[in-house]
Amino acid sequence: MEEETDNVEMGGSAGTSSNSRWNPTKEQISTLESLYMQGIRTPSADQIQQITARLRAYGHIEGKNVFYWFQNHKARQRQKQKQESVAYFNHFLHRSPPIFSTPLCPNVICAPYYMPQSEMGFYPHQHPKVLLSGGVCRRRSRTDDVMPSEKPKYCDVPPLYDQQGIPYDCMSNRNLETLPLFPMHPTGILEAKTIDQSSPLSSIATPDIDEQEGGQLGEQPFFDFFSAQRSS
Amino acid sequence: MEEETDNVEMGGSAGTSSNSRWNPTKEQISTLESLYMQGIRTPSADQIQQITARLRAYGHIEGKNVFYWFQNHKARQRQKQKQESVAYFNHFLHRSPPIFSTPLCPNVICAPYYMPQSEMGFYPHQHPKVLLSGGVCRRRSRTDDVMPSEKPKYCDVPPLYDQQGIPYDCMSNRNLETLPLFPMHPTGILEAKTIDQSSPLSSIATPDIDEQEGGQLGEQPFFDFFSAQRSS
DNA sequence: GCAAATTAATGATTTATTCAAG
DNA sequence: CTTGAATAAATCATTAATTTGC
Repeated sequence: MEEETDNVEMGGSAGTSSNSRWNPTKEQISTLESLYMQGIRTPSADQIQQITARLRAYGHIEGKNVFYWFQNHKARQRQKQKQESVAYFNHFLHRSPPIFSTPLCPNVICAPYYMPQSEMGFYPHQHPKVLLSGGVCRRRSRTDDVMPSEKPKYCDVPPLYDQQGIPYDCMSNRNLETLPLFPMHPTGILEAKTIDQSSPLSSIATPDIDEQEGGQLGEQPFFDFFSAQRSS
Repeated sequence: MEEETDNVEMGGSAGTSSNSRWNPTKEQISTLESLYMQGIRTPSADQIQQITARLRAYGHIEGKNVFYWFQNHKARQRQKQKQESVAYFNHFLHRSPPIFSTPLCPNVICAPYYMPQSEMGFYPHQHPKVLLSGGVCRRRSRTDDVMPSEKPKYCDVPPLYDQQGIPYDCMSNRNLETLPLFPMHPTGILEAKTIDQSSPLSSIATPDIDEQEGGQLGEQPFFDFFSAQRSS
């Protein structure tokens, strides 16, 4: 694989033109992996900001890259484990060939090597999953946290759209910006966009940790991210 | 459902405390439905901004609300159709009872009433889907949307995090109590655990984050293996 | 050795599910 | 029981690895 010769610079999309997708540098990746190992799975908006800021030292990077990275890494790690555990079982219970190698009933529609599919505890080392008396397996109800639980919802994840002033590259020919949805005004490309909450920056503070799934402490109420004024 | 007296003011979450979830006003909903009918399904970031701005006239609303609305509406509209078409088939081909009502082979593991599941045209009234010569069914390549398509990629969707300088700290009762992700100084909170694969950065100190998924990260699960530094 | 042709990874989006407020 | 919100799973698409023919 990649030989990594030195480079501490050319790495990600930073060095290059900037177009196209983010290409993480080695440092960025190792930092992210380190955080992942420390337990971070679904970083809150604040965490993402911090991480992003930190990683920016190694090359161009945006919050969404961090977000996606965790999203993908978590999912792929999970599937890797799942498949590994399947292999494990396979090897254990039978011989090497795949389970159900011979269909018992050839004319019936079966899911191929079907494995719990969605959930139903199949991540041996993962959460035990709460097993209800009826045998039903319920997944961690989002609010019930592993810890005593302090905040009902750590809810981070506000999706995209908002991007206030996000510069997203988009160097792409953007001029025409979406046609007028509400052609009331002559057009002008609307300049409203003033949302901008203007935070004094005041430090990156709020490092909060993380949370999530099993997490715990995520305090983050609910705020809507970028939206200007949050309410309450 | 909600009775909504005419309000043009108290409507959504605007009037109320502001806390909790967005509660669209009648005007907002009809506008959204109208847009949906016009073909909008996954509005771009710009479109969301515009729509949001427009709907703001009827009450508090944020970009994410618009985003989620389209997400949910699209999904639910689709499932409604799907189930309708299933009913249609059912009624047509056989009698009324559900398909596969009697398992042909009781001892075999079958996917329950498995329906195309992922894709393969099953939304009769939706887009026709481009049918390639080979009979392969390609789904709307993400770029081609409802409209004639003007942009190769309107690249909207940047997820949350971005929020550049957003100051949400706000009134949250707790002033940042979240600990730093990248503590510069020893926090005292758990010092061991320095997994830190010695990547170049080293500086990051290991905050303790959490863990989650399995609940306890105390013991590193398992992936530990592959994750560290892969390759290279 | 090197560049076109393949294949493996993985960044970015979209769709499906789930949870819970009202 | 409807539906706003959030997360997970499935996909798509682009980049880096590898392989292959010369």
